[in-house]
Amino acid sequence: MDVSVKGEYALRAVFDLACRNAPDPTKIAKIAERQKIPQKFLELILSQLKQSGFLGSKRGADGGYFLARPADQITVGAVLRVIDGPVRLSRKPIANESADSPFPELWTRAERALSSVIDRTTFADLVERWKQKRAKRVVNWEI
Amino acid sequence: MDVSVKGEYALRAVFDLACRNAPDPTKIAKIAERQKIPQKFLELILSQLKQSGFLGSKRGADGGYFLARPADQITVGAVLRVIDGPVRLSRKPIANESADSPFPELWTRAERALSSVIDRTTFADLVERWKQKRAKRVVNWEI
DNA sequence: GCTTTCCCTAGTAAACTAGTGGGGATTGCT
DNA sequence: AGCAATCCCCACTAGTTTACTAGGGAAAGC
Repeated sequence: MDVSVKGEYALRAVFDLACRNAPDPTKIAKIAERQKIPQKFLELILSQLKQSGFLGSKRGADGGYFLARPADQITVGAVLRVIDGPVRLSRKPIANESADSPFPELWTRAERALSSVIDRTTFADLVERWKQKRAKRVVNWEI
Repeated sequence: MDVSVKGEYALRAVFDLACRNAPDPTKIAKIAERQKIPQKFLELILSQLKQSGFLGSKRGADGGYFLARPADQITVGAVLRVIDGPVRLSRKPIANESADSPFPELWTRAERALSSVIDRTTFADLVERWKQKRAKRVVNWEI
């Protein structure tokens, strides 16, 4: 029922890139270190995120990964889906299943509810909220 | 990400019992047959649902399972949670994890959204909706 | 041409899922 | 009391998935 570790790593990685929205690439090693993700595993994930069009990359020395489009155009839901598969409660119905059951409707309602959160939250939102939280903490510190 | 097969079986089983809300017990074999669930597996599930207080049972010939409380006091969410564990997106944070991240808040929002569907839908609701759907179909048939 | 990076395929230990199997304990019926 | 039907309780397992790791190959920049 939880998102996979892989999914969480993917989100953390994209968030890391969204924070420093520099156009210049960030190395895998740096992201791995900051986010405490096994580097080789992260390579796999970033590559997948690139195939899916979220990230771009550059090789050679001074290479790395970067967001392929602005952070406000990447949603949490979209990232989660390409890494973990469909985000939902219902399972894929097996072929020839007579669906005369009250559950499909329930599942779509649950799915819509979930979607209203994860498909409407972009990484720009996350960065902004996180910065505000940080700011508040600093203020409290100073008092 | 999906509910497990076991979870789905559990829901179907409770729904089956909720439909005929008779006080007299229904045999495992009957439920298994109607819902197309492997009988031995279903035994496991029903036993678990009994431990959790949703069902009661009676043994011997003419034994079987029955709802331990009215269908309008059993929610889909509650059943799912005892069978599949917590219904959520976030995973259990590993010890000593600095949670300075924007995700926990997102997870609780997603969880709330999910909960607003599955914890507010009782099996009485499901039965009622299903009956209405049935009724509609019959009307359309007759036209 | 040499290093630094990304890129790609493959393998793998551990955990989990979806069951199965065998027998024991209760109850109701005759 | 005897018997059959039912729930109850353990243990076992094939197959899949998860969370990695290994080992190299290809391109970019100096």
